[in-house]
Amino acid sequence: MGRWKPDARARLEKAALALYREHGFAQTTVAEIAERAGLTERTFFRYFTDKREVLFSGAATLQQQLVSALENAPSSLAPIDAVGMAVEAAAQPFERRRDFARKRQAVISENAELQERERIKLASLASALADALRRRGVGDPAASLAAEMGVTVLRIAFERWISQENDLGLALVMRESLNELKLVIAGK
Amino acid sequence: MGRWKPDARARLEKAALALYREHGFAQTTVAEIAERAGLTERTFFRYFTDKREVLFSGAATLQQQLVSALENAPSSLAPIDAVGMAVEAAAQPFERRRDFARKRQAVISENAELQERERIKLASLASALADALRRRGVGDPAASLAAEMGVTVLRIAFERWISQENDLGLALVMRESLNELKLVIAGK
DNA sequence: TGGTTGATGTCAGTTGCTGACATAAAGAAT
DNA sequence: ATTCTTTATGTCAGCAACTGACATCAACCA
Repeated sequence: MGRWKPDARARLEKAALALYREHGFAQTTVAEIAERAGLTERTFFRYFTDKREVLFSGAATLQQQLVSALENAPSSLAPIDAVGMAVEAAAQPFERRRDFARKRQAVISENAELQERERIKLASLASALADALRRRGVGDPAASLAAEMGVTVLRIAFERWISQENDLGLALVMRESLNELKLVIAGK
Repeated sequence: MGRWKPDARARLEKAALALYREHGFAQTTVAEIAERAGLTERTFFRYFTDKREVLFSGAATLQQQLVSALENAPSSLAPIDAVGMAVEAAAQPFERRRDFARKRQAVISENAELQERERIKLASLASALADALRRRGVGDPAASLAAEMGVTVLRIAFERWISQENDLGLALVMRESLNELKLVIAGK
């Protein structure tokens, strides 16, 4: 038995998402989140650098998975297809959590500050992917461009997956989106 | 003769950029900006919604130019090439202001909050471009994808243009970047 | 002449966020 | 068993971003 209830971080995340959904992001104060989690405001800021970050703890994991999937892709693949593989592989942990993803995304889509944070996380993803591509010997600006394409596909596929009613898997939507992208760029 | 010195907005922008360059974004207070511009903090917030926005007043103009260039592109063009044309056309007002662009971009690249704001402005650009493409009869997700490609090219070309020493025009760098993108997506 | 308008100022208040220091239980060292 | 150290949390004071309400006053208008 610890001195404190366990999993402070998870409690803060849960309380925050709940309150953001109940009253909106702007109307929720950090003090309220902390109180619901049985902690103080100061402790919140020890776990999260700011009020937005509490919704983005998954980003680091996603980034690691993307990068390691890319590192494991066959070196024979063209950059864009290696990225495609990585993006598909990284979809897997989401497949069972569409409900959570929907709730979270609904909050984000109603607040500009949260969208800013989401975009910068995606930019960081792209930058990590570009680095991984360069380690595969891909030059510039091809590495940046392929990485950006991957992240764009990831984001747009994620949106489609969340908003659809049927049960198409995220990985499948990712693959289809990348194919559509290829068609668009080919000038079709 | 007005009651106040003219061009309060421009004075605030100039003071802000200067101070951000001198002391950094985070270390500059809005009160300092306002003081240098001969105004009060409250007035700053009447012109700009927040401390970041003062660096992004050009975004709206750029968006209008991009959209109208896209609207004027020949309807025979494939979506991606119409977007390419628009992006090249929108480069023109920058060609003579590389020095200003560099100073501004140096400030942005040193601060995460400013990068967030920049990303969301680019997202808004993409969304406006996608709308314009839909008005041209382009379906989804092709419209979103082509728009995102355009903005990616715009951003990466802008970076390259700013960091290079020689005098290649921005429009030219844009065109080259789009061509590289086409190669990458084609799997080369 | 007097009323209205519009850009600015004044002021008080909330909230995000930070630094410095305090506390107390768990576990390690003696 | 006692003391020491570590660590997660709490307390408190303070700055700065941002907002709402109201005041001012030159310029313009009827």
